[in-house]
Amino acid sequence: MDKQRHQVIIADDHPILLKGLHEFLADLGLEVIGAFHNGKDALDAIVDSQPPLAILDLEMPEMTGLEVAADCKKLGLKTRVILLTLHKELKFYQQAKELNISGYILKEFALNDLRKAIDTVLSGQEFFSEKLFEGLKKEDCLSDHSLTPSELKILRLIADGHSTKEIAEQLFISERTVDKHRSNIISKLNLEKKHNSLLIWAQNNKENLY
Amino acid sequence: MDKQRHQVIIADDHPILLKGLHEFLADLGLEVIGAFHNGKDALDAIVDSQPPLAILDLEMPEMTGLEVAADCKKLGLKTRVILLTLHKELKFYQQAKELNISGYILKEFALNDLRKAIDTVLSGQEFFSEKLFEGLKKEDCLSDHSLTPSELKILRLIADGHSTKEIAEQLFISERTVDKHRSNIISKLNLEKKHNSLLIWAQNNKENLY
DNA sequence: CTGAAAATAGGTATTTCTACGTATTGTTAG
DNA sequence: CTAACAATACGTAGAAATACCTATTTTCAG
Repeated sequence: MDKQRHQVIIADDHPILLKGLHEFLADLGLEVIGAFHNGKDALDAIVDSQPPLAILDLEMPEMTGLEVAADCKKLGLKTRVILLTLHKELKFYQQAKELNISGYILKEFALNDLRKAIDTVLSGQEFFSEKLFEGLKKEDCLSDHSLTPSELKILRLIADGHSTKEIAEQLFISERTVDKHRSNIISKLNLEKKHNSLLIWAQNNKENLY
Repeated sequence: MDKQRHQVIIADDHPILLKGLHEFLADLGLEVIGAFHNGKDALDAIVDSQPPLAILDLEMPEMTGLEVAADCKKLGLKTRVILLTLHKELKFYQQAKELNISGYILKEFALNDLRKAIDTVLSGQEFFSEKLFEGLKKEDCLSDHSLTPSELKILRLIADGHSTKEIAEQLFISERTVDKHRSNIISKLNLEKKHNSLLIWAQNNKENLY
């Protein structure tokens, strides 16, 4: 770790976690110039002080970590953002890649991983934990079934509780087409030949659909 | 806070949180004699040292906080257990009440709340945060609709993905009866008059059904 | 360019879910 | 006790989901 006193702003809505993070960063020799329990306050502080690094919880009241990062990018700040999260969900990861997120760490990771991430990001590189990707591959049941884009689109609408008719209207295609897609999806997912099995599956796996 | 050096064992699978908790307890003057990232190790340590207090995460690998508490009770240990959790779900709270859990705190609570909880529990009383109860009342959508026991039973089976026929067979009643119950449930819950609306509702609210 | 895969659309039939009735039997609180 | 409620059961009907077909048009890689 660089011995300079790098400044950092942190935010997490869980006080215990915020304290743990604060202490940990202090141990590493970083100077925590702000610790907040919501995204809005953190953003204000980041805009004021423009520190080289901000470590933010993904899920926070007022503003999420992603939203804060988006605003930082919009404002052209040089502050690098590492996101902390409980979830290794693909959708967040994809959103993160589109913004100026420099790192993405799961809260359950060892402190060592966090230290590595901070080193990497402060040196100007990106850090996306390998475990994060492993997890994605394993948890993304969709990748195994090679659903087509249309099938995936329809699956998401089913997960949102839409009926075949609604889906057809929304996508400007025939109900029969939707039927066919449903049928294909059921085959690919190897679902029971039972009523509503697709709906039930979609409802239970909606988190993995993005 | 009592100035005695009370001993305490802690466990949480999130390292940052574990560190935060450790530091916080140290600040309070407690002696943390063990910090673990899974329930099993924590239980072993509790059995060995029998401290007056253990603060455990509800969700951990190997053993959950509840399971550790259950074993402590089974072994007749005098160690009091405070559970930390992210979730204010009714079922966990109810389980907690049945065991020798002395406290139940949401992780998002202020450190002050945690301090109060520790004081209370170490003085021999129970601490279940008021906010926890508030949350329960509001989140428990079922209590508002006064579903009958049969209706609730059927609703749970629907949430488990069972069809009317399966439910009828399982409960030894006619399909028509199940139909009628479904109909009544839909009325009470004020659901849309749309196909599968009950199924979708049940799938999305299965956590609140116990 | 050509062939494979995907998306589109339709037909027919079955099963399931739901609505909206009625009606009988227990149970239980006032 | 009795009136209200819950649980039970049945009928009819329509909407929706699914299965199992065929068939055309697009798209895209080799």
